[in-house]
Amino acid sequence: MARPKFADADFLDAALAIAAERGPLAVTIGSITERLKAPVGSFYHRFASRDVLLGELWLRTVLEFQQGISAALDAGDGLGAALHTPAWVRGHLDEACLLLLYHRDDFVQGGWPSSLRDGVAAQTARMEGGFARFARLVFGRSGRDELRRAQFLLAEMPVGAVRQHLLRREPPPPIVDELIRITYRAVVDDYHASRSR
Amino acid sequence: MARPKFADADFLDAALAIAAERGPLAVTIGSITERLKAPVGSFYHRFASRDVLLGELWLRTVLEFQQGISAALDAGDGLGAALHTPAWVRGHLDEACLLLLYHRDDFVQGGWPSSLRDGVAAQTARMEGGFARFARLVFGRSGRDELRRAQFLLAEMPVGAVRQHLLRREPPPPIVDELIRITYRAVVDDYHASRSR
DNA sequence: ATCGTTCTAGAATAATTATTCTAGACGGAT
DNA sequence: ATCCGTCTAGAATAATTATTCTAGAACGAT
Repeated sequence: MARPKFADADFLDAALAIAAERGPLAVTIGSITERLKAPVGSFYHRFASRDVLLGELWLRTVLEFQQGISAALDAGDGLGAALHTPAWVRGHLDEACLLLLYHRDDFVQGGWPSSLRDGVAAQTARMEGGFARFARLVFGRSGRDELRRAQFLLAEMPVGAVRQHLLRREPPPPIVDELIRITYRAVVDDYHASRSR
Repeated sequence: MARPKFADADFLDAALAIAAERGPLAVTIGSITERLKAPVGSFYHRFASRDVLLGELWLRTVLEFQQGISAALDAGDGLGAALHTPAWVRGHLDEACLLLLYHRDDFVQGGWPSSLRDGVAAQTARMEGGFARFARLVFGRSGRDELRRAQFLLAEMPVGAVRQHLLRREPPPPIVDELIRITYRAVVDDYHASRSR
C-alpha cells in the first residue's frame, strides 16, 4: 500500500453523490467509507469531523454556483443572472440538489466549525453584494424595495421554478426559463411603471 | 393520577413547536416527552412510532393549508388562491415553517407508515386536482403547459416569495403579496397573448 | 369491593453513529 | 539499512435515540 490511496476530493465527491441521492442526513462516515471502500481512519486523517467535511462540501458548491451569477452581473446582464439558475442546474444536477433542495444547516449537525465560519460569512456577504449590484443595475438604486425585488428575481423565484425538477433529478425543461423570463420582465417593468406614477 | 393526563393533540402540538423552532430532526421522543413532562410510555401508548407521529402532524398540517386554496378555487378566484400562501403563513407561522421549509420526507425517517399511505396519496391527488382546476379556471384547459404554469403560480412562486421570512420566523410583508400579484398577472397575460399569436 | 381497561412511569434494551485508538505498511531521507 | 512522517486498517468506545418491557395507579362497570 503506497502513500495516497485516496484524495481529499474523493471523500467530498462521495459525500456529494450520497447527499444528492438520499439527502444530507444519509451522509455518514459509514456510508462514505463504504462507497469509497476506505477505512474510517483515512477519513479522519483528512477531515476533523463530519461537520467539517459537509461544511466544506457546501461551501465549495455554493461558491461555484455564485460565480456564474457574478459573471452575468459583471456583464451587465440581469436576465442572464436570473437564468443562471436553470442553466447551472442542467450542468450540475447533483450539486444543485445539494444546494437548492436543502438548507445550509441541514448539513452540519452541530454548529458550523469555526474553521469555516469566515468562509460562510464571506459567502453571505458576496450574496448580499450580488443582490445590491443587481438592484443598482436594473433599478438604479438599492433601497429596501429594490433589494427585495432583486432577491425575488435572482434567488427565490428561479429556485422555486426549478425545485420540482430537482426532486425528480431531471434537468429543468425550457418552460422554466420561459417562466423566469416572463416574471423577470414583469417585475422590472412594474418597478419602473410605479416610479413614473 | 387520573386517566387522561395528556391528549393525543398535546404530543402533536409539542412536536409542531419543536419542529418549527429547531427543525424536524430535533423532534425526538426525548424532546417531546421532556417538553410535555410526559413519560415515554404515554407517547407509545398513543403513537405506534415516531414516524407515525410526524407523518400525522405533516398530514394534518397540509390538509389545513390546502383547504384555503380549495376554497378560493371554488369561488373562482385564481389570484386569491395564489395569495393564500402569504395569508395563511401570517396566521400560522409554526405550521408554515413545518410545511414550506421542509420536504415531506424530512419528517419520517423510515418510509411512510402504511397506515398513512392512503392519506398521503389522497393529499397528492387533491393537490394535483387543484392545479388542474386552477388551469381550467384561468387558462381554459389543463394540458401540460397549463399545468406547469398552474404549479408555478399556485405553489412554487408563492412559496419561494415567503421562504426567507419563514426562515426568520417573521410574517411576510406586503411586498410579498405585491410580487405574487405582479407575477400572476404577467404569466396569465402572457399565456393568453401567446395563444392569440 | 373487585376487576379490567386505560394510562402513567421510567428503567432496560438495541441499533446507529461519530470519534478515538492502536497497529502496521510504505517510501523517501539519512 | 534504519528511521520518520504520512497513511491505511479496522477494532473499541461513547453518545444519542427509538423502542420495548415491567409496574402500578385511577376510574368505571359489575
